[in-house]
Amino acid sequence: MLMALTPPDMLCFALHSAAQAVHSAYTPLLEPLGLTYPQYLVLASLAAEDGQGMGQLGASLRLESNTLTPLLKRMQAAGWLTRSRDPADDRKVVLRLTDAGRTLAQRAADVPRAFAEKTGLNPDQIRDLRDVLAVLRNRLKPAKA
Amino acid sequence: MLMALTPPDMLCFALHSAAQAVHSAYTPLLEPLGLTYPQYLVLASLAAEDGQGMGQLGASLRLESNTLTPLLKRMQAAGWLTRSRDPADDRKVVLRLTDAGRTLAQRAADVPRAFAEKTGLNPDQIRDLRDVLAVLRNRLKPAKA
DNA sequence: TGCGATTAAATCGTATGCGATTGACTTAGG
DNA sequence: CCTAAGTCAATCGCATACGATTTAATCGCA
Repeated sequence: MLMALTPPDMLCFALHSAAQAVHSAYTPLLEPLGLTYPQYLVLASLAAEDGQGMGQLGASLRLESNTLTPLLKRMQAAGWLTRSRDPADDRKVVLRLTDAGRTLAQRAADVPRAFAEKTGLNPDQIRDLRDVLAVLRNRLKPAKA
Repeated sequence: MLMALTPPDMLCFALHSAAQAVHSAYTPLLEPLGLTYPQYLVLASLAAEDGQGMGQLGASLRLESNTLTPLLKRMQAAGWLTRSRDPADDRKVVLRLTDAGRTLAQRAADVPRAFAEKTGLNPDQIRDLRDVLAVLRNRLKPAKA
């Protein structure tokens, strides 16, 4: 009879464990800045486009309000961003980097390059892998409206 | 000046979000069995090799005792496995599936195939992606002794 | 043999993630 | 204009993850 797959043979586990390895490779780069990995993603997203709404940010980072709300509150408490209600629609929360947040984003700007170096992959390989993973992700879990 | 990368352009985010998408694709397959995804990995590992020590299991799943201990206690409480000390070395915990655990593992045996179908990838693509990710993981975070 | 170094697991604290629910606000339709 | 339906963020509960520390047991080596 056929042996069932064990985790090391499974694609799901390869993805799961690779994601954790990436996380642990980022940690020493971000910890000196006082950032966690998801916080870094938020910072990078807002640095590129400030004044995003929580819904928009959540859609691009694929996070729900139950994850984002406490995460953003911690970043607000750290003084990196402000959370305010949209005057035109009081349900929506608008996020803006503070000066400290923008400064931090600049200090973190080199992190992806440092990470790319750790992977040992060349830019083409990185781009290809990224695109394959994005296709897989979108197939498994389409982005929201 | 060069625009800093935003999350959708980053390999790390592609990996992070793809892993979460995989997790969410597994959930509806495992939830009817009462299993979480990491619990499923433990079950699959023990089904292939029963009587593993916690250290060995942690090395193959890349999890530390601080994660495994409560996870295994929950599985023990569910009646799927037993945790006992190694008579030859009282520091080590030995894990064994119960009959209920083995039955559950059989019921879960088809889950990877159902997942593979969801990905829309063919077996070769799955194998290639898995191997690339394993290389990346091992480069970023070498397995323990 | 005996004690310091090492190892294994457990514990503690913090930060995600997500399902389900709640509450406040806005919109749509009559 | 006014209510029913929809939307958005917040809250609650639970389950990972992991750094740091603690405790218990074993090993190494003089």
